[in-house]
Amino acid sequence: MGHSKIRNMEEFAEFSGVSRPTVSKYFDDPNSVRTSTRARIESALEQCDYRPNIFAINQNRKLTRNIGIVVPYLADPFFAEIARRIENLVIAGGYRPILLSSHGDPALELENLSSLRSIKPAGVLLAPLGRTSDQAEIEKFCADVPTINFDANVEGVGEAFIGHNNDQATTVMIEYLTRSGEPPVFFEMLTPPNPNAGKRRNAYLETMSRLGHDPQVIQIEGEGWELEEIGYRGGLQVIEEKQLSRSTVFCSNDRLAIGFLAAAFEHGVKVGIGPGCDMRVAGHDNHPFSRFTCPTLTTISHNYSAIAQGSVEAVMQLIESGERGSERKTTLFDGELIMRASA
Amino acid sequence: MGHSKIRNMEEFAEFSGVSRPTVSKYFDDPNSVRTSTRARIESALEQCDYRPNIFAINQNRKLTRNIGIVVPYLADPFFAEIARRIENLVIAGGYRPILLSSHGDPALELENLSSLRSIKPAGVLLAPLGRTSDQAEIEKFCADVPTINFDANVEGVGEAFIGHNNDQATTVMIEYLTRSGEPPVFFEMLTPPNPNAGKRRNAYLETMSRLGHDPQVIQIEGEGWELEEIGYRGGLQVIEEKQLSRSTVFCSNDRLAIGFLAAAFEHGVKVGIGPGCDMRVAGHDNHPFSRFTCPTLTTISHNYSAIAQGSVEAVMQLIESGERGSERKTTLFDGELIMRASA
DNA sequence: GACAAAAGTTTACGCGCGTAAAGAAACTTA
DNA sequence: TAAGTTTCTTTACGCGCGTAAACTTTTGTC
Repeated sequence: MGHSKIRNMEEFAEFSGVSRPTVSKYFDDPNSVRTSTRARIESALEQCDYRPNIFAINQNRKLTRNIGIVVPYLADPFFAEIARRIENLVIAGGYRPILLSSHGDPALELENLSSLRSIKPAGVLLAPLGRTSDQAEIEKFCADVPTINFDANVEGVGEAFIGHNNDQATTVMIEYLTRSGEPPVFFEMLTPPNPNAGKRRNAYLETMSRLGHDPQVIQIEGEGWELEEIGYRGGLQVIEEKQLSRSTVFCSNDRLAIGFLAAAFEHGVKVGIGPGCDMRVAGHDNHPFSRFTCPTLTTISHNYSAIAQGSVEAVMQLIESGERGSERKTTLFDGELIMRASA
Repeated sequence: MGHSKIRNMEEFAEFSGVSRPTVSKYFDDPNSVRTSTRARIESALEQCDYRPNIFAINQNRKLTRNIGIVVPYLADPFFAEIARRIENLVIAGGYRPILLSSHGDPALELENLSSLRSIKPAGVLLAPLGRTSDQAEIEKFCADVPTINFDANVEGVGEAFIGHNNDQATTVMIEYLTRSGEPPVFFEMLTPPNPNAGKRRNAYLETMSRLGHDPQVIQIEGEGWELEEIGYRGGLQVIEEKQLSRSTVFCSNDRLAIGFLAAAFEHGVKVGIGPGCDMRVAGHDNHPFSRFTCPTLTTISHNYSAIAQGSVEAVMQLIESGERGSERKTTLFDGELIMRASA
């Protein structure tokens, strides 16, 4: 009930019949007080929805319970999905997630880190832009704030890296495509915004060489994060100019593949694995929309849940142990082949 | 330069040779101090990157410069896109955006508002879940915090509503479909998560009646925000059971349409406006991916920029005027027909 | 029932800043 | 140059909470 407005912890302590330091202790950790006093506090809480002032808390605590999450481009459903999972795990771990998107802009990425710094976060989960990031500034940040690097590995950033095993995933896909038909041509951006692209290209070249096939890499020009658009334009060009040495295409990521599929469709090129198909197209990432493309997209999934959980566990361990500066560990989770209709 | 570490405003004031209250005034508004002292402060700032403690600031200021943004489901690229635009405008207006997603969960929606309340935001931009929201609790929040309602209009929520003109948009699409072929069947969810759906259905029924055509509404069962999946399952059912009285389908939103297209593709039903096509499919929203479906999706676009700008301007005016409780205004922006290949 | 350990109370200080009041200093205008 | 205005300095208090210290009460154990 309204029960006269409680303005601060002092008044709430009086109302609940418990001393203020004990109430403070309770809010820091409800298990740190005796069961009986916990019950008194919680019964008082039900009568007068008081919540401690978060600014006052954070001003005085050495360690806030904020965990910053920075992703390069939130309008990309891939990052939205991974961010969603991370947020939930952070909340479950008793921390407060603060999600920031760099919107593809290196300046905003630094601005986000600067914002986070002034919030004194206990830890930060950073998926950097990659190639365009101001690496020196990011490293300065990481020196001050316990940071875990995820998704895009930038050497020297963060205390550890958790991400997707691009080598394994790329190899699996190439082997699948080869066994089920023929080895693929690799389709990517010339200047990809994300560092995973480079790993995938190298893995493609190595695996093709190992299997004894000639590689072909097609690199499309284009800047920024409008990947479907870039894939679409590239697809048009590839088809019109008949650049493919084989009729199986392995796109560096699903968003490029989605654009490629649109281009193929527009040109009446029938994509799929069945009889009567002109071309096979595969992607990489298991993008949330890849189940609904026409045809549905054969791709390789990140182990979303393992990456999210691994990242959150890593940052929490970093926070709770207080260890810093030990050797930077890299943890990679294998991808899983998702066989659908397109290849 | 490092110049010994400045720990607080006191030390920075001493370092810059200006008194602390004046420094405080400067950080509140750099224009409120004389040009010469402003220069002294800023030259000192360059030598020792000091930034006031944000918690201490917000604890003491009556009005923080935070603006909360709450969207129902950030993994939906539509909301990611509108959130991105709003964030940029908020930053440009000199405020700090705090973006929260309810992840489709009414409990989390309340939790988000509760988090925001403890952050004492100057204002909040709220796109509510709608049907599943706890409206009474939301209204309590709005009574305490200056709130603007956007995207999904829930009567009584916020000081004003800014959104999309569903009536006009629906009418435009029906008229286009009718002139270019035949009037559409309406395809939607039986229990849609978003209140815009109801407006669209009503607009469909009214317009069909006005034009003298028999309406047909197909309602698919399903809960939650996996709209492509629901549209896909509904599409399969509609096609297999031949439920359509006409061969033109107007989906309540683009995500359902994307699922529907996948179902049609799977059944070999050729969707498009050209000769030899079996069916036309249109959507609503101009979802970021609707340009890349196969075929590309004919749809109606929200006026994204106007809605984002209108919302941000409204909340800023609310903040700066301090006016509350005046009549709740509703501002609707017309949609724009986007003619593509699917209808 | 005695006694150590655990948990609570009381008291007090400090975090970094906003802000008010009173007076000093710097500008503006004539 | 004098008067009025603006801006700055000095001083002081308070925001809401974390936390330390010293002391008192409750709890669990034998």
